[in-house]
Amino acid sequence: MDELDSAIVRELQRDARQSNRDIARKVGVAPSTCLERTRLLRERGVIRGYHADITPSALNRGVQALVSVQVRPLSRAVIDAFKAFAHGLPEVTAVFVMAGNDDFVIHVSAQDNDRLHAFLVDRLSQRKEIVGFRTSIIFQHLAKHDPAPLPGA
Amino acid sequence: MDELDSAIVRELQRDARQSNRDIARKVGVAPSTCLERTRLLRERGVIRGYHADITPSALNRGVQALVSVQVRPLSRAVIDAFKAFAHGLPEVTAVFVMAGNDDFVIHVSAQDNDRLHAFLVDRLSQRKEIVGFRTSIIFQHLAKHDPAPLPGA
DNA sequence: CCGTTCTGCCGAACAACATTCGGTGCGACG
DNA sequence: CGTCGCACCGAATGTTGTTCGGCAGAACGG
Repeated sequence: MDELDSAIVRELQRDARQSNRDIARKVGVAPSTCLERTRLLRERGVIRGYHADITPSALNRGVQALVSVQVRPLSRAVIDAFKAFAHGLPEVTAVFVMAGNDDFVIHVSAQDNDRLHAFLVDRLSQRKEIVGFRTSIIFQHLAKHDPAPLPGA
Repeated sequence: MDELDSAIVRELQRDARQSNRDIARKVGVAPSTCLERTRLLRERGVIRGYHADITPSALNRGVQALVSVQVRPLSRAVIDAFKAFAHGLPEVTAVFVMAGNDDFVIHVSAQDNDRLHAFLVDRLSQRKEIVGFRTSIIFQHLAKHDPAPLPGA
């Protein structure tokens, strides 16, 4: 993970669909070198994939929420089972396993408030390991797909 | 946004770096048609960009947290200012503007616990509009970059 | 200090690709 | 029934991905 790798990663974070030749030119190496580096980054697991960022409303997901969930008992079996369950639900776009008061935070998106409510009541609250959950609506979601490097790194 | 558009979007969510020809073959149209559709999806803002998904530890971001923040007064000026401030910090990878008890939830990632703590104390808590915040460490973060379509959609 | 080995990079070659554009079929509309 | 407009197609062309042989410099050992 030298400076060249970082530069390639940065470019691919910024725009994953630009040509390998463009990236090579920007980072200052031959296209063949850049391609080999990228292949190795993928192989090493540094690059996990390339994904299009889609407007949620275009996917009929105009309403989003964060749901804090507490489960009991706090055993590995229960945690893994709930994690897998949540991750498998189509309305769920992310699962955070947490330390602190809440055991999970689930990022959920639905077509409208009615369907969000139905999801919470019909799917989530069915699970017997849940001893409590709190839902907070998301007004706005600003994601940083191209984060600036950390100061002291 | 017909069935063909959805299929193209699905493919680009799954793998944004596959060739236009491959996508065209999978969705069953000519490459030129597929390219034109993709161009329009971008132009309409449905596709917001293409980004590489990078392992956080490779970016020196091994520790992640969700920080719930309350600010006062709850005016547009204060909310917009804090939102811009948070979004500009390099440790911040996402900002959620919320309804409910918390006004913001901030997704933060740092190199280690020390730097996370330093960030919270030196950067975040400096802001005078903050009247309270609560930090929860993230043990695990499962994101779904290729969500299954919603049932009733 | 020299020879060997190894590693990473380069540039050329070729197959695959993106992109453009004129043509065509089909449904809508008058 | 004729005409218009729209979406798609396929061929053409310049560009790109990908492979591979070779080369230079570092690392190592004698």
